[in-house]
Amino acid sequence: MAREIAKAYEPQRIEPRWAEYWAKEELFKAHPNAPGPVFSIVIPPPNVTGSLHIGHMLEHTEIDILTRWHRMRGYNTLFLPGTDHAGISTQRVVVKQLMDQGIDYHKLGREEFEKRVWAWKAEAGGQITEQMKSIGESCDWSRERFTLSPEMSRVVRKVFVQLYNEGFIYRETRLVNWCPVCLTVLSDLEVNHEERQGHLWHIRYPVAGTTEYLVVATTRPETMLGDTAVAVHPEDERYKHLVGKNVLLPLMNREIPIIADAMVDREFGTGAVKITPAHDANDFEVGKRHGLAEIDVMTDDGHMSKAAGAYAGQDRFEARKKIVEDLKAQGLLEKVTDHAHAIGICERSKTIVEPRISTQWFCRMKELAEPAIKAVREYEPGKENTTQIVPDNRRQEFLNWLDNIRDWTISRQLWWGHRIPAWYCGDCEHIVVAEEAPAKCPKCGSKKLTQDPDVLDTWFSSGLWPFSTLGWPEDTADFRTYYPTSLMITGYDILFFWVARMTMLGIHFTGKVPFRAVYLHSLVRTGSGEKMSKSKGTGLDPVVLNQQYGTDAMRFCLASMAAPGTDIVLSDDRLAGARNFANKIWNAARFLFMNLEKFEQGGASLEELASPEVRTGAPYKFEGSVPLVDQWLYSRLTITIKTVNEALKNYRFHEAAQNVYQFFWGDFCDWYIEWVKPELQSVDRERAVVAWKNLFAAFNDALRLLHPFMPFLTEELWHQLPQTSGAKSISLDQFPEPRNGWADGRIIDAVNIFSQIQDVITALRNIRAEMKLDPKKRVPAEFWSTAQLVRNRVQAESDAISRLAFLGALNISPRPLEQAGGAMRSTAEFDVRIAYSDVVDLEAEKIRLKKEMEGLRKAVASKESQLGNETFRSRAPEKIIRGLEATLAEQRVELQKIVERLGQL
RNA sequence: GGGCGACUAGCUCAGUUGGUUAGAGCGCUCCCCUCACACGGGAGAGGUCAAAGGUUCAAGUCCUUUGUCGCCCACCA
Repeated sequence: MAREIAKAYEPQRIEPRWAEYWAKEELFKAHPNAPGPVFSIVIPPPNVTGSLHIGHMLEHTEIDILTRWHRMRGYNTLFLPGTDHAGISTQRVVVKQLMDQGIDYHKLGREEFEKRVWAWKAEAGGQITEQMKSIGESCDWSRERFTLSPEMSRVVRKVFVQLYNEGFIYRETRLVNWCPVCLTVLSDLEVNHEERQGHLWHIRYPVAGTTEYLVVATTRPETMLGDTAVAVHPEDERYKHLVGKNVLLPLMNREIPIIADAMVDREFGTGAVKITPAHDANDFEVGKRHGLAEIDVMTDDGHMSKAAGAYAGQDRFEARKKIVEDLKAQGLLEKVTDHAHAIGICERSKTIVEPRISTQWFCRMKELAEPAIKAVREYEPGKENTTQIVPDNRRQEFLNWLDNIRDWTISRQLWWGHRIPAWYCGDCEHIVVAEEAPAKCPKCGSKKLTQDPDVLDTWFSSGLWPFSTLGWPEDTADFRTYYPTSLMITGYDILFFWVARMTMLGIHFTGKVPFRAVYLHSLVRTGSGEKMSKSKGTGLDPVVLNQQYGTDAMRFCLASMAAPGTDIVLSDDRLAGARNFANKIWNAARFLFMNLEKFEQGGASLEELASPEVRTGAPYKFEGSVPLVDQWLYSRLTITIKTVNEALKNYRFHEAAQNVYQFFWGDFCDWYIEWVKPELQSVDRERAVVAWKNLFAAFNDALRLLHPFMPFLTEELWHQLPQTSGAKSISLDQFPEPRNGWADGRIIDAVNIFSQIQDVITALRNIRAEMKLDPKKRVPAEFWSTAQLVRNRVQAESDAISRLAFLGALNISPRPLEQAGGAMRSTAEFDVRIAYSDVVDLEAEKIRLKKEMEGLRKAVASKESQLGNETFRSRAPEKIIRGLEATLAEQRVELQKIVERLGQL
């Protein structure tokens, strides 16, 4: 069995094959009736027109790690993929594209436009899913969903109609957030508030029939054209005499009343407020209270309307300038002051949002929020129908938002989306809300019905995602088995947009929480701390990085930094580190294969290695006992497996990844492989077989342990090793289990004893390095310890010690030989010395020892004083006191040794 | 205006319920291309845990204040 293996890991050569294999073989197809506990997760559907960005990469890596981990542990696993039609974003993209071709989408007409978007979807919509396949996400592609498919549409209509009939959904005219670029209403969440440096213009309004002025202050002078009153506080002495009189609205020459309203803040500005009910939320309320007219002075695209008189047709900001100039010319501008204030910005177009009066569809939320609040607030592990939110501070945010929830504006003036299932009768003005288009008006029988032109907010359909994708409202096997889903992993930036809505709608329609847990992952930031963004050019393209470093390296890198609650800063250094790790694994495998060949040439059968025992048993014994190094490695493996399981359970990806890294590189490669090398070559056949079996079994475990993090590399190597599981893929093989036969005490002993041997070797290497000995020069060394047990251990491992510390001979004794000089190292339990006095730099040695002595003196002194403290002795736990005493005793011995040594020098 | 988070080695970050001399990766210094790997091996240096108080036998860890930075929410013209 000759193996051709490249010296360095080349992910580009490995990945495409397995990506294709996984997607084609339907290895990850879910079977609702399969045995085992259930793990189900639906993907946060990325925008259908989008491409994979770094945030997806992190999110999908986390999802895929947990999915593969559960699958390998025997769970009935579903990872459902899909995409979102993303109303505004997609429409904007296509509109812009048409514009570039010189086409005005309005002229195209709705039907044709929709066709164009579907065509664009057909062309570009596959990109992100193709990318997901190419990076090997272990989804069930047979269950892929799209939020605007006919099936999803039926669900949306059913939900809308029910909410309408239940009185949650209603239609109303009120002041809404309007984007003059997107030409649609926006929900509160789609408006971001930004602090901007603006001005406060103080304008004189002449009081009718007097020579007096009433000065009002405003940040948006252009809205004055729509003023229908000026308000002052009812108890404001300055203005009491004016209430009931009129002012003459400058520029418009219209008389408007001076009214009194308690909403006015006497301290702010001049204490007199212009009231523009059609353009300000507060004013709208005041207008309602006082029965004022609402004059809309703007058009839907941000220009001044006919109602703006002479300013009609001007852009809103042009008009502002012009109005200020005109006021100034007329001597009506008293002053202008600087004023910082928050303004609403459209999340998509980044333009300034206009408050505007409009008739829209809304959804009453208060009542829907209550069960969601309960489900999250009352979460306890294992408690039915509650949802855990991780990290915990997000849970507080979530609850605060729901506690103060306001009605949701669900209609959008777009063409791309779920059309609102409401029809208006042309004869009697009756509104019909129904799942299917009605033939005639149920009230007057008229056939002149027209459907509402608007569509629903994108988040309305994605809010149904966890159950609409599983076949609801039908009682499907998928729905029964996989709902509620086990987990939702998404970004905290859509906690309110999406997670909150899913929770509310899920509970309302299915009676159950849509997911048992929500893990809100970090954002990936640039080196300077900004959120990575393609539009700003600060984003890293994961596709490019995957090419450059390998998908496994990218995944591992992200995982090793993905801690709950902290954002991630990705760097080339870090990615290179992960790539190096992949290379390390690859080369460890090369080493194994090389030896495997020798092993086979020696006449051994693969069956010997591929026995089931390899997969599940304790390490193989040699001459009736397990070698120390094997005991140690399997102990470390067991500890690592336990730690990884615990870490992944708590979304501590970084901890899991770092432990795996440390085990594989630090323990398995640096120590174990180096240690067993000679045994693998041993002429003693039994010895070689045992060494090989243990090496193989440990490596096999390590591969499976690594697989959720680095699927490609591990799949490739797994297929090259003799296998016994019969699985078609490592991803369907078992995740390694802690070896239960090993009591904790035994594991601790193995680790402690071995680490003492490691200390001996490190001490000897340290001496060599400091003495600048030729690395190829074998030198004699001396080891002494008063403890028989320690001497025996070192004696037992003296071959390995000599080899790894490059010794010529190792003399083990209870006390030092009189005549030997050279450099030495001491611990409380043993001393080692390399007798090579001619190259010892005595001064350097003295400095090192003095430094060490200082450190120890401090440590000893602080422990002595602490142990001498009666309060400490009476209050501290026994365990702590014992530990302290033991360490103190050791340090005293070490200190003593150093003092003596210094005396000799 | 409310609320939240961060501040630990030159850099990027771990450090779960307070407990013995605070860790990792990268970078840095020295040695080594030893037949798996120079994307490597070995040995090191490097931190008064942002500042000041407090609680405690014991504080990187808990409390208060301050500073710097970041985020979320919010209809004061």
